[in-house]
Amino acid sequence: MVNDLELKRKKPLVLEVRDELERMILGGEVPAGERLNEQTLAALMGVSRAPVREAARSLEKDGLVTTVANKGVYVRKLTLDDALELYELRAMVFGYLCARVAATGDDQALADLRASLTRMSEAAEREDESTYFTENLAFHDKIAEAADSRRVADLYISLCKEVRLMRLRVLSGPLALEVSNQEHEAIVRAIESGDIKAASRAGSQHHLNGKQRLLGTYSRERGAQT
Amino acid sequence: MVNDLELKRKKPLVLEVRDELERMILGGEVPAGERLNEQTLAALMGVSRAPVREAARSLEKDGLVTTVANKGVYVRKLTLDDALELYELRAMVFGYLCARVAATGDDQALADLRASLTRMSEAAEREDESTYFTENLAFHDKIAEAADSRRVADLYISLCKEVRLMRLRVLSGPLALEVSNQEHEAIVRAIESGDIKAASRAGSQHHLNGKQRLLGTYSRERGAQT
DNA sequence: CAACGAAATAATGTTGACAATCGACATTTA
DNA sequence: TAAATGTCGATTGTCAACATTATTTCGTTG
Repeated sequence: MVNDLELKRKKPLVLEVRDELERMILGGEVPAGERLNEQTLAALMGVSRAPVREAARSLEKDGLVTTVANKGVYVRKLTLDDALELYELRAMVFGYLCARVAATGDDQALADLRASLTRMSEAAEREDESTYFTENLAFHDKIAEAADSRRVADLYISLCKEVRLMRLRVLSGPLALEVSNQEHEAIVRAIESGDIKAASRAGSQHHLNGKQRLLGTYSRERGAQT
Repeated sequence: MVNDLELKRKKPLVLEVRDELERMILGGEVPAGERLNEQTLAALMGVSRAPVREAARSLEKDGLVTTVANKGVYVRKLTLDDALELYELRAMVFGYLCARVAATGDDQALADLRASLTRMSEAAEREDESTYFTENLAFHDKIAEAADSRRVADLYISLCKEVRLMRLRVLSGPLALEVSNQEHEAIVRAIESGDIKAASRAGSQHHLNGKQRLLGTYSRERGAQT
């Protein structure tokens, strides 16, 4: 009973289309820089062009596509510099969110974070990168929600999606998972202790480290190629 | 001569509508929380509902309105807490932008900033709040552009518009203008000297001070009322 | 008289058709 | 031959009509 999305839909149509497009983009089915043809997509999903247009505008809000007047919408293509900036911006915003959770977080949210931490730890143990990847996203979302700041949380989630446009796996290998989760551990500890500054630092540092890992990946690739 | 926008328009229609709506909202013609009726606005501007809808989505992207499914779009209403968060977020982002300008800014941009600074100083001298207000917006925009980071600049400009939703004049009285411009001076000096950390601090502090001024305004009002 | 419910109303959501615009290719001309 | 111009095809932009959803109103009923 998950989706009879043709027959009887409960969600607004534009959301269905939006989610489908987002899945196609983040899943890599449509390459970066590709143009999204409105009526082709409309025909493909069996709806009119209007919902497709609206969905595209929604995706533009999240930075996944860019619109050019009278030409169409294109899947956003990120340069390395773009990605590095996104990492820094994300670091700032995430630091802010962690600080807020440390200042105001309730026990239920903290318990959820702990549980998520455990699941990631287990996944890292099993070297189950797929599960770790999913749980990692959920962990960061939880913090965003727990910060009780809709506006900033939405921004952060949006930034995370943008980064995923690059489709690179900086988290690979058992060691990377372990290191990443140690940073998560540090974040939760700082939050639990109510140390606002430490939480901000830990959250910020987590993404700054990710930036370094990204740089490392690239220089390694360049080194291997040349 | 207000609108020949029927006969010859050079800009895309949706942009005309967007700018008009933005003007109405930021100008306070439509109160916060008010619902924007699509066909009323469409009739008012002599266009169809489609451009109005798109314009509304564009405004949503900038956080000026919120859309509720099957109910319509509403002018965003900011609580004091929302505004305070926006000030902090803006402080972070602006600090980042200032740091980037300090690191990479070209001479032309710096000269423009200096010129803007002079104009604000003169406006402050004349106690011309209106001119100062306009030039102040331009000054911040210049820094955003000079940072050479489209994504973050857009975010910052968007945040500034959001703050203007509150329609409060924290900058009033000759002293306030003077103090504000001293902070601008500090920012430009830090940028000119190429001191990245100082530029970040000065830019960030500028908006954090604004936050304090906002708090002062509110507590004063509360004090006067009670 | 209050409360519930159904019809009427008004708004947004969706659709298909038409118009405006852009890029590419063909045609003309110097 | 090459530059400029005109035409064509494809795609987005815009429009008016229809469908669906939410709200309001009013009548019925306990």
